[in-house]
Formats: sequence, C-alpha cells, structure tokens
Amino acid sequence: MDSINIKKLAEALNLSTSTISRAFRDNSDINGATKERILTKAKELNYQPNHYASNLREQKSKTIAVIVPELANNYFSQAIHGIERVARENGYHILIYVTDDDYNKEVTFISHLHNGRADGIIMSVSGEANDHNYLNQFETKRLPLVFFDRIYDDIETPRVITNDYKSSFQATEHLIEQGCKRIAYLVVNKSLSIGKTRMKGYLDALSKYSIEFDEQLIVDCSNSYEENSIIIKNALVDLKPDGVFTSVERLAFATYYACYDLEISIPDDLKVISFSSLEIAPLLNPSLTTITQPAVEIGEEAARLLFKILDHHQDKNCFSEVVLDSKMIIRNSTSNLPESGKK
Amino acid sequence: MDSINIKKLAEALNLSTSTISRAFRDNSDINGATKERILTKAKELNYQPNHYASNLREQKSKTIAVIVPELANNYFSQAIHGIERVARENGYHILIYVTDDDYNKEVTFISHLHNGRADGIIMSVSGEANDHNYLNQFETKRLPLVFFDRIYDDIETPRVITNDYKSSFQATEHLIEQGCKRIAYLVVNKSLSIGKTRMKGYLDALSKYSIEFDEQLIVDCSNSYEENSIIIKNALVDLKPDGVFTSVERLAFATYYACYDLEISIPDDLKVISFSSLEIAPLLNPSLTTITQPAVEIGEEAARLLFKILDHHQDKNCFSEVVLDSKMIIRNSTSNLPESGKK
DNA sequence: TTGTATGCGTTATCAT
DNA sequence: ATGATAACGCATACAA
Repeated sequence: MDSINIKKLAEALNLSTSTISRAFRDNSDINGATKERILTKAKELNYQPNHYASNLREQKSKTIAVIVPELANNYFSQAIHGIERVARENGYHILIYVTDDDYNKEVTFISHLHNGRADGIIMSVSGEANDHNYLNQFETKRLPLVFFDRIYDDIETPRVITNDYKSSFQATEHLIEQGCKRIAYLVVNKSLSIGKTRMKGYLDALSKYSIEFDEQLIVDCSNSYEENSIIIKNALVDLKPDGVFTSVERLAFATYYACYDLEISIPDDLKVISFSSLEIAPLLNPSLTTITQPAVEIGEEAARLLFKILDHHQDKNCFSEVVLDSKMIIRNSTSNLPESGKK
Repeated sequence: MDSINIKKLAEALNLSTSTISRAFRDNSDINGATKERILTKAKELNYQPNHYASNLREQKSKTIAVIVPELANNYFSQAIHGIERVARENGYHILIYVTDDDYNKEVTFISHLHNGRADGIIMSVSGEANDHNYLNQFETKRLPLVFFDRIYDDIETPRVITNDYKSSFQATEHLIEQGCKRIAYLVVNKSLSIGKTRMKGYLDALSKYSIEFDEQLIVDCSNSYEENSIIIKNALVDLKPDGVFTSVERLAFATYYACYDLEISIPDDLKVISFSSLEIAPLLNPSLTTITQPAVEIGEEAARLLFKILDHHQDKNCFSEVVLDSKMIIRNSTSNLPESGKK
C-alpha cells in the first residue's frame, strides 16, 4: 500500500510519530514551529489521521446514528436537517437509518449499532405496538439515546416532544368553533402513543363542548396509500363527517384526494385540519389548516440533549423531557373567509 | 473497562481469539459445532466484533457518504431513500452531509472523508461556479465517487442523470402548444450545468417554433426565499410573461405565491411548469404540471454504480453515465381543461 | 480444525 | 519539547 500514514509522515520529517500525533491535537505540548512544519507537510502529502485507528484508540467514533420511520416526509427531513447542523457544529457525523415503519428493522439497526459504530442514537420510534424492552437488554452498556416525536413511554431516556395533547385539543376546538358537529379523527395506529395522545385531545375537546363521541368517527388507517384511499372514501360516504382532524400529514393528503374524487367540497361540506410540516400548505387547494411542529428545532434540540450526555453533563438514563410548542395556522380548509390575494 | 471483547469471549469459551474471529466470518474453516457454541455465547454476552477494529484491520469501512445540497427537498430526500435501501441491502451504512449549497462545505466534507471514514461517496454537487479541480488533487487515492443529478462535467467519474435537455425542450414545447408566446425561464444559477442544460432545451424549443428569444426572460434567482419573491414579482410585472418554466421546484412555489399576491390567475394569465418531485402536485391550487424525475431510482442507480466500483467490477475513473427518463405530467397549471373530479 | 503471533494506524504514558 | 513503546480489538499468515 502506498498510502500515507503517520509513520511515513514522521519519516519524511525526521520526527517521531508521537510528535506528529501531537501536532493534530490541541492540548499537547509541542513547539509552534514544528507544529507548523508538520501541518504544512501533512497538507502537502495529503495526510489525515486515520479515523478508524483514532477511534479504536480513543474508544469513540464522533458519530451519531439517526433512526427514523421514513424519509419522504417533511417533518423528518427537516428534523434531520436540524440534527445534522448541530452535529456538524460539534464535529460529529451522522449516520441515517430508515425503518420504513418496520419494527424489526429498528431492532436490527439498534443492536448493530452497539459495536462502536456510533457514540449515540437519536430515534423516532417505529414499534410502539411491539416489545420495546429490547432496549433494556443492553443494561448499562446501552448507547446514549434520545427520542424525538415518536417515543417509548416506558424507556428511561431523554426525549424531545411537542405538546400534542394541547394542539389536538386546540385543533378539534377550532373545528367545533367553525360549526362542525361530526368530526372524524384519522389516525395511523391509535394504540401508538402519538396517536393516543392526539386522540385524547380530540376526545376532551368534544367533551368540553358536549358533543357526543361516536366511536366510528375514529378512523384507523394504514401505511398503504391504496388502502387508505379506500378506508377514507368509505368513511366519508358512510359516516358523513363535517370535519376531519388527521394525526399525520399524509392522511390529510389522502382526504383531499378522496374529496376530489367524491366531489366533496372543502371547506363547505367538510373542514380539514392536520398535523403537518408542509411548507407549501398555503398552496394547496384549498390551503390547508395545519398544526405545524417546529421540526428543525426539534432535531436541533434532540442533538443538543444527546451531546449533553456525551459530554457527561448528564446521565444517559435520566428522564429529561423537552417540550416545544406547535403552532396552529388557520387557512381555507377550515374557514370560508376570503383569503387575501386569493382569486 | 468492563465491556466485552473478543479476548474475553475467547476466555469464557476456552478458545483462542482467532477461532472466535472465524466464527464471525463466513469463509473461514471452522467446526460447525464450535461456531454454533461461539455464536450462542456471543449473543448471551452481547458481543459484536468492534467495527473500528475490524475496519482498521481490513482497511475498509462498509460505509458510504452521501453529500447533497439540501435535505428539505423532495427530490433529495427521495434519492437518499433509494441510496439507503440499496446500501443496506449490500450491508453498507450511509453517512449524510448537507452542504446548504455551500461550496466550501463540500470541499471540507470531501477532504475529511479521505481518512478512511467512508469507502465511497455519492454526491450531488454544490459548487459548479467554483473550482472543482480539488477533486483531482487526491490523484489515484481519490475515493470512488458517483455523481447524481448535479454533476461536474470535467471530473471523470460515473454519474446518474436524467435527460434534462429533452425534458426541458418538451416542457417549453408544451407551453408553446398551450398558446404561450412569452415564456420566462426561472433558474437558480444559469451557469451551473443543470441550469445550463435545461436552458438549452428551452432555447431550442423556442427556436423550433420561431419564437424570438428575449434575454430578459431568463430570470436568475437566488437561494433566498425573500429575494426570490421580489425577483419573481418584478419579473412578472415588468416582463409580463404568459408562461413560466422553472428549473427547480421551489421557484414554482415562489411563482405561485407571487401570483396569489399579484392576483395573476394560473393558468388563465400565466401557465406554469416545473421540474419537481412533489408527490402532492395534484393538490396544489391549481394542480401543478411537472417534469418529474425518478428520484428514488436515481438514488438506487447511483448506489449500484458505486458498488460496481467497490466490488472491483469497474474502474473508478471511468466515465460511465446512466441516463434515466423524467416524465412530464400535465395538470391544471398549464391547461384549462376541466380536471376529472375537480370541483 | 484450532492456536500463535503480528500488524493495521493511532494515541497515551513514560522517559529523556 | 520530543522520542520510544505499549495498547486499542480484531483478522490473517503460518504453525501445529
């Protein structure tokens, strides 16, 4: 192998490898001039300390793993963007893993990460319906882990979430104030914490306004686009709701498509509000009223929490929780007011 | 340190470390029974071969780096999804780097990757206006590199692109057929290859239909949302185009916003077509006519090209080029035909 | 089939 | 301020 390494650089400069090594760390005792000389020569010969050797020696990787259910989702890509930024500022790299909402992949990823590849993990979980005790099997050796958005309630680890209960209450209340009497709640898996919390807000808002709860109006959807299309169309036809609150963005899109097909007018016949991080919600037909989570900040905050642990400023098993605020933005899908500039 | 390693596992089983090591590689001579015994005990003690030690020893990382200009863009998140899938199937992991369209970050990322952290790179470039010869300075030691979508023409390395020229010609032709006489071309940086190629298709289509080319109608936009808003509004007011062809998705969104504000009706007063991977283009107001690139496949193909090199099936400096087809999908932003199911 | 010994490229300790 | 050396955890050539 003719590639450069610390030894060759040392020979080329007539120095020892220790001195070379010192030139690359900040704290070490080294003569300014020699350091300069080394760095110059290093650049010339294109030398960089080998990452794997350093990590082996130092027992850390300066890498964090990010595990998300999906990537083609504005919320997650924005969150990752936030994570990436903070990680880079801290000199860390990020590995990305996509579970496609498959619990088994999540387990595989996590366990394969426990071989030194990453120093910590930031995850939005996929397997709430399954056994998440697998995370405890690592015991004290479990990697530092931070949850964001979709979490496991029973795992003791820091988390970044938004106030989903409050937002859902507010969303439902908004529909009621707009005159809705039969409000459907569309959810992907109502047993998951995120769907559950959001549903509770929905239920409590109904109750506050003494609107009778009709269990049928909780519509449990799937991850398949085709299935959802059928489920939602049936729900709209059979249940005749006058308002829809969707727990995830893509169910709102599916509702729009269904309404186009069924010639149901939004917002006249049906008002729609959704959790969504879509930046072009104002461009939809009609513009979509959203509960928007601060996705980028959530990512940044999750990364910061992780670094607190990695820098030993915090125990990795603490239950610290950061709650950020979502924002309801009212647009035409729930309101008949003429929009400014709208033709 | 009380963590498990190959030595402790060997002691626990009364075997040598080499035998343990062999149990974890497929090719080695090892007794089936002992292998079984080792694997069982390994699982029990939660042992996995240390990634950094293995990589140091084997001089490869089973990791590929993906560098993109931005993440909050449907095209790139879909492409990454494709890359991730193929990488995982091949037992590789992916590192993500976002340049925010900053050439300097790109250079930094690339040079820092040449320390063994990654075995290869898949990149959509950010710095066409700058010197990209930095990639050649690594000479024979340059990491295997595959470009996708935004490429450097003068770097000899495999690439995956779409037929931008043809698509742009087609897009412009479509506008002309819809009756447009003054077609503006919105581009982020017309000197970049992607903007240039797309512009050439535009120009040639104009020429085919003997439409005089007005240089003012090439509108050079920026990366700033606010600046673009002003630039585009001015262009619409001053130049009075009747058609707009935008080279990237977000310029189409900006055009929509501008039209809302200026009360310009799409498609009556202005027809709009854009390169875009937006899955909900049909939901826009009006639904957006797009040239849609097969983003996921582009990512997959790029990953496959890279693996061809990594598996030594192909030289890393070859100029192989994979061209995939984009698809024009006509919707309401360029047509007045009543849309099925549209109320 | 299994064990022994060496080195991958670094950095920390200790000595000079 | 600099150098010699051991160790990080593993995989391979070679020996048995």
